[in-house]
Amino acid sequence: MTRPEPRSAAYAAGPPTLADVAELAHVSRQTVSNALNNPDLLRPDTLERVQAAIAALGYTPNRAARNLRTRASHLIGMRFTPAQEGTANATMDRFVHSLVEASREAGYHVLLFAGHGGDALEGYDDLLRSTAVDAFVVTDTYLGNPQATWLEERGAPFVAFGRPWDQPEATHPWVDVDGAAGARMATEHLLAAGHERVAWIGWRKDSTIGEDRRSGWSGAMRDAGLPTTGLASRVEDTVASGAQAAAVLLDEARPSGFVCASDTLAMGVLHALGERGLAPGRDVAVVGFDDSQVAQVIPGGLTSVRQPLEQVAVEIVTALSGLLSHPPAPGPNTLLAPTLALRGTA
Amino acid sequence: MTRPEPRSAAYAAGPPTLADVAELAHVSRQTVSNALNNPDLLRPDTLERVQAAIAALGYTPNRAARNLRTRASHLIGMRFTPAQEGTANATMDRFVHSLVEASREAGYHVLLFAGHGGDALEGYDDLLRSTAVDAFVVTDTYLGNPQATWLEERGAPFVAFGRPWDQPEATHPWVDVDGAAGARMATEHLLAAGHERVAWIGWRKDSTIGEDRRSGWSGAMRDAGLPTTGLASRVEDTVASGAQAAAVLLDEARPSGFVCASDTLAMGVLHALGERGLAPGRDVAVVGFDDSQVAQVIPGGLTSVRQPLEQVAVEIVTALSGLLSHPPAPGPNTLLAPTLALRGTA
DNA sequence: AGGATCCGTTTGAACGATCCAGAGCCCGCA
DNA sequence: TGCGGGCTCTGGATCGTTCAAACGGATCCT
Repeated sequence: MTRPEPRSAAYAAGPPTLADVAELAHVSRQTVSNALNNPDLLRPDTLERVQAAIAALGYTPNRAARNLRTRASHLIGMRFTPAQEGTANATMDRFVHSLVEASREAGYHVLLFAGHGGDALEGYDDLLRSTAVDAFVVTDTYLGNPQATWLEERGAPFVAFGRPWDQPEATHPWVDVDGAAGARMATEHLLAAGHERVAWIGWRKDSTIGEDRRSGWSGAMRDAGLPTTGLASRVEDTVASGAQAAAVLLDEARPSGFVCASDTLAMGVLHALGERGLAPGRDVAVVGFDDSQVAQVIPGGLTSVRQPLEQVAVEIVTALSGLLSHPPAPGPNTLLAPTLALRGTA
Repeated sequence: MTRPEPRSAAYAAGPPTLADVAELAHVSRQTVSNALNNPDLLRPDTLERVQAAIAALGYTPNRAARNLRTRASHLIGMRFTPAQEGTANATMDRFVHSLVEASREAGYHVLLFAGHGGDALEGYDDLLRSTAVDAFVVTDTYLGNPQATWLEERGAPFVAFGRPWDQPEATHPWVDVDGAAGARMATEHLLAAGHERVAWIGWRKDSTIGEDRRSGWSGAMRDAGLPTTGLASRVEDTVASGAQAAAVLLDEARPSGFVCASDTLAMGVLHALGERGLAPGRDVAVVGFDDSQVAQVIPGGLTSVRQPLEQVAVEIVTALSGLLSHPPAPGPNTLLAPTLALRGTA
């Protein structure tokens, strides 16, 4: 008698265990385990008997026990950073949902954690060492943040949403959206509509993402043989900054269209236009970036570059599954093309 | 020799375990466990020695093992439903962040799962039976959805964000925001500014939340001795519906102010005003509900009722901690008061 | 002196799953 | 008949932690 009698199902105190199923199906525990994880190892009639027992008891494997034994949690960790108040940055909401959905299909769940103020690495470290998650999705890779480097040094599996701009030595997998292509698409859309003086309002020079998007605008202008001098402005990502930059550009460069690095900045442009009695879309064209709710619901709508976040999530989960398989199979990094959501302002 | 030698730290294959710490500190495993979970059981000098060993090895308890033994995961499950495209509903983002933060302080993490289309209960069931989460936060309690009833029947611990309007028999804990008080605050703000004909645009009658908010408006009007007849409209929660309702009201009831059940509807009102050349805030006042990003960034800004989501999250986690403690200590249900974010439209 | 009580610590078992080695069986082939 | 080999299935060990009970020693009480 090395093991106590499995509880009879009728008097089961807690949820049924694998041993209960085994007893009911007259097989060993291992056979039940195989029925779940390697069904083709069983003879068809045994499999059927086990499955019937599983159904009869309403058995579901205990996650903790499985995690302990397999040293895996089937959880993907992600730091959740909410949109800043007063901006139109709205990628999180859609992306998180897509990630949850894509993870589910791959047998994973998403665990969120907080930045905890100062030390951004603390959350990662805790989860990693307590083996609470199998891998991470790192979303805030802008501005040479240390997460990627740190995780890579530790050998932690992760996939980044965003290219490692500032770390040419980085070799971790990533998925990104081609911001330059998005800005180019927006610019070319305006050029095709007859605009010749298309201005750019983007972020400060230390934002590599901002510079990438800007290059899409300048490239499109150059390819069309149009000048860019005096038509660009680099400011902080706030509505007020966008409005101010637009005001200056309108005075000094007289653009007939604006392409912006964010919907927040585009809202600033709309503000500046409103103050001068200019009608967006008719007098001056405006294109934003991110296709936020703001772009979708303002009267007339704001034309905006839309990131394919659903696809991004799918690619990220695919890459993660590769990383976590045995042996690890790192896939290629993918760069996805955004689309243009056409609305009233362009 | 009942147990194999703990791995020497120098040759440790994986992360250090409790046994490694015990060996280094010359105590038993249980003592290390106590040092972590019940430090006051140890003699100060022993505690110090164990803590030194923990620090020296960089030990963190293995979550899976702890979860298995304690039958708890320290995870809180929540179904993540993204904002609908084309609306200004933006509560999720802020709420999730607050929940993650509040959970962290209580020693919990947040696990997200998806609705998985048709069967909303499936996600709950899986997580519950596999003991993947300790409890749930149920956010979408509108319209008599079955989750609450279902979870209650199963004895699953959960706290709802939202009162069980349609289930008077429900006894589960909940936290909610007083929508009626919010609408009343908005209405009284307009009345104080001299408006006498304040209209309401809300949701269809089957939305109990909508009816609650509406009662705040009608109550404030009644208390001020003002008529409400012909001043209210109930429509779907879309910008177009809001615009159409506003147009009808402007023609037939000539209100000088609008209080809306959502920012989405308020954007519809702004749209209708724009088409008639009326200036929001100067000619006609408008107040929205939820203080979305849209309210924050549109030119001039939209005055809106703001839900104290940070507080809601804290209260929810407090309630959950109570539910999960031994013995369970259900706290009182809490109803929080919203605030009014004053901006250009009122 | 002897017993009860307390404190700090140790010991063995348990949580519920999977890994691993091997046993039993049936088949074919020599 | 004997033997190797594939196919199923079994039993014991194991993952790393906490629970429950027991332990030795000091103190207190009668």
